[in-house]
Amino acid sequence: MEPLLVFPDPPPPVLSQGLDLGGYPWTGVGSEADVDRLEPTDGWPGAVIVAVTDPEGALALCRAIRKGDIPLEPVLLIVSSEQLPGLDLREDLFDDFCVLPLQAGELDARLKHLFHKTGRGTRPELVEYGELALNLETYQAAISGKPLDLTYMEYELLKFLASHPGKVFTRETLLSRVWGYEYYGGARTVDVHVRRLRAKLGEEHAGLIQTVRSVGYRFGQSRWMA
Amino acid sequence: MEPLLVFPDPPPPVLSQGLDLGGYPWTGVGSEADVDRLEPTDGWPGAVIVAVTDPEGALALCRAIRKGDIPLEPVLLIVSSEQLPGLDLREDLFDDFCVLPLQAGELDARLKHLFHKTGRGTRPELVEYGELALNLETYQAAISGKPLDLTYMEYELLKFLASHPGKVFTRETLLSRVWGYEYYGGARTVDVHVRRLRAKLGEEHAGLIQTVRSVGYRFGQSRWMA
DNA sequence: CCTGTGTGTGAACGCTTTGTGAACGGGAAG
DNA sequence: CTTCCCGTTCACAAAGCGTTCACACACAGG
Repeated sequence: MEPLLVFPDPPPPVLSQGLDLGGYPWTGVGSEADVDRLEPTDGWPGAVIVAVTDPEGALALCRAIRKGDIPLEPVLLIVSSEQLPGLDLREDLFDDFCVLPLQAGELDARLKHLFHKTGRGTRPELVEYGELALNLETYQAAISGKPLDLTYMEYELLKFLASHPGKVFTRETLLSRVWGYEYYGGARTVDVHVRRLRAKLGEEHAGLIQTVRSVGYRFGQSRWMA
Repeated sequence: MEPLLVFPDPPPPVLSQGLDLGGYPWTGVGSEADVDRLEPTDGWPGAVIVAVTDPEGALALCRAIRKGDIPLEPVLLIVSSEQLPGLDLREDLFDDFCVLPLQAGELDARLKHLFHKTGRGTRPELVEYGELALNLETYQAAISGKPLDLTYMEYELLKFLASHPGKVFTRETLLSRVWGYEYYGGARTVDVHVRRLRAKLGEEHAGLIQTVRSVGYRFGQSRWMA
């Protein structure tokens, strides 16, 4: 088995001990540069990222992993109890998390569970909404069974919107969460991408992306009418 | 939000306390028969199953849920530390798990994470008054279950009024708190927006916004009347 | 009943926001 | 280096909607 990516380098003793006890090989990385430099030939099978000592660096690494072309599926985040409330808006950045102090066997159990879910036996990760389906592994999109030829940014924007059906996002929010946190550019960029998305979705499904005047855009109908 | 399915009935105090603290409604079930009998009209939004006191029953319930036609997506299992090794071969039966003793906030964080992954997102922020409901995330409004097509300013005005039921606001106060503190314009603007709101609310609910002569407007019933 | 103040109503104006077409420029592939 | 692709930006057109005005009506006091 290829070694797991572990951040930071060196990781806290509890983590290295837990990984060693479970028989997981691992490689510590201290920076984003290391991720590429130390990457195994078959790619990283997963990552365990500790956000306690260096939260900023940890989240930055998560973002880099998720935005990069590395299909690094299972990301396990290690946080302290005080950091739990701050996870709300960063759900996209990890697949599972552990709270310190670690329980005996919990790390092993969570890694097993993660590998089981992302293993070959299970279905590929999909984002679906009605007729629309996005395959997160192959970067393919399809609607009504017909494949859509989307560019990278179009795909990322649609993925984000379709992951939060019904919710309205301002252009600024979309720029920061789809384009990147440090992005600074014209808000009209979003408009143009939305236009192209609507065009590629076809007249029939163009209404999936609705504009909320003076606010931003919304994908699909909200399902709160209960 | 529909109540979560919780097993067993009654659940351990730590669980009920944690759910109540997080604001999650829940229904305790003691048997598989209860699952059907107590199911909400819209189905169960998720399940929290404690496997400590009755492991057999808990796993049987998981199997029943997963085999049944109920698309009960997020299943959170609560186990004791000793039960961790036994989870290996039952990965399909749950989506996530917690190890006792529960950390403060961990239950809430895991439920949020699960709901996020399964697309339902966290409980939407609502402003409600009687038949009226405003969804702050989707910028949608509905009354008696029927959606209202409000413009931005209409929505903002209604949101402000409905957030302070029974209280009377002068036009100047509304202008400064809804339109903005530096706003300078005619006070009659408020009248026109109130008129349009009343029209869109329909004849039946137009009385929700009452005019207090020589003062301003009030939403809902005065607090004096019992 | 008469009068004045305050509010409801309809329509028109004009600004702001968004849709649209096209061009620019950087980066990757050949 | 050349070429193509695609993300970004700009300028213009179109639509939406907030604001204002003029007038009609309701209510209270004398």
